Amino acid sequence: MKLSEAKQQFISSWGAFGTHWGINRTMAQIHALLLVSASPLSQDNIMEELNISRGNANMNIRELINWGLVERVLLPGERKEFFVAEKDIWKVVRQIIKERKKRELEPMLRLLDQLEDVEGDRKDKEVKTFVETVGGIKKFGHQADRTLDLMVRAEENWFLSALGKFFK
Amino acid sequence: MKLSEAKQQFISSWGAFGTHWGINRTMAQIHALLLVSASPLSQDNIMEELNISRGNANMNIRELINWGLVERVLLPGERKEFFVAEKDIWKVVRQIIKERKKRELEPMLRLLDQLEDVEGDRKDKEVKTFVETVGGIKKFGHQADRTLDLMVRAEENWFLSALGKFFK
DNA sequence: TTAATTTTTCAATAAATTTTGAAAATTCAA
DNA sequence: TTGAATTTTCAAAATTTATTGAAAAATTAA
Repeated sequence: MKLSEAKQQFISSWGAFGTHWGINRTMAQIHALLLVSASPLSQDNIMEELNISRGNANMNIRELINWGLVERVLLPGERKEFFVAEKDIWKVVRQIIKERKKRELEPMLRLLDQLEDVEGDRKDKEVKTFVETVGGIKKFGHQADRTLDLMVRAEENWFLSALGKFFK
Repeated sequence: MKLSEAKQQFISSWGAFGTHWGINRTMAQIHALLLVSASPLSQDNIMEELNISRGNANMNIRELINWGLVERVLLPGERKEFFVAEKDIWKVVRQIIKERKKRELEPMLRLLDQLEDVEGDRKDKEVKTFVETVGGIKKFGHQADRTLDLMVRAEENWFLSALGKFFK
C-alpha cells in the first residue's frame, strides 16, 4: 500500500471512529491528518488535504487546541500559523481522559450527589429502587473518577503495562 | 427533592450524557427510565413517561436489547411485553465495554494492522512518521484490547477495588 | 501609519440524524 | 380460523448538527 493511500484510510477511519465518541468527523480527521504529518501544517494545507472550507477548518482546529491535542507553532520566516499534534498516543489518551472527566464525569457526579437526598419512605419500592440504583452509579462513578485521576497523573505508559503484569 | 422530580432530572441528564458518547438522547433516556423503575414497564408506559412516539420507543428499546442492556419480560396474565434494565452498574459497564470493543476497537485494530505494511523508504521522514505514529496507536490499542478483555471477564467489581488498592 | 495577509465570526445553507405516525405484519385468545 | 391487541416497519417531516463562504476583525511587514 502506498503512503498516500494509507494516510487516506487512516484519516477516514479515524474520522468515522470519532463519531462514535461524540466528536465530529472533521475534527477527528484534522487530528488524524496532523498525527501522521511529519511537519507542521497550515490552515490552508489542512483545507486542501481534507477539502473543507476555511471556517470549518478554523473552528475545528481551535477546538482541537482547546482539547489540548494540537498546538500552534510559528515557523521562522512564515507569517501564517502552523499546527502540530501530540504524537505520543499515551499523552493523547491522558489528555482526552482529563478533559472528558472535567466536562462530563464531574458534572454528572455533582448531580448524582444531589439526587441522593430524595424525600420519601425508604420502604417504598420505587424510592428504594431509585436510591439504590443512583447510589450504585454514584459509587461506581466516584471510584472511576479516582482511578482516572491516577491514570492522568501517571507520567508514562507504566499504567497499562503494570496492569498487564498485574493480571498476567 | 421529590422522587418524581429526581427521576426527571436523572433521566434528562443521563440523556444528555449519552449524546457525548455517540448514543442518541432517547435511547439513553429510556435506559435511564428503566434503570430507576422498580417494576417492568411496557412500551406504552415508556411512550407516556417520555412523551415519545410508538415508532421511536420501539426502535430504541430494540436497540437497547441489542446492546444487552435491557431485556423483555412476560408478565403473567398480560399480553403486552414488558421491559427491565440490568441495574448492577458494573454489569452494565462490562456489557458496554464488550459491545464497543467488538463494534469499534476490534475493527480499528484490524485496519491498523493492515496499514502497517506501507511501501516506501523508512528513512523518508513522512514514511517514518506515519509508520511510527500508526505503530504506536496499534500497540496501545492492542494493549487496551487485552486489558478490556480482562475487565469484561471479571465476575465482580473486584477490578476497580483491586485497582484502588493497587494504587492506594 | 497603510495595506496586504491572515484569522475569526456568523448568518445562511446543507447534511445528517432523529422522530413521527399510519400502515403492515405478527401474535394470540377464543 | 377470526379479529382484536400488539409489535414492527419505514417514508416523510422535524430537528439537530455541521459546513460554507463572505465580511469583519486582527495582525504584521514595510
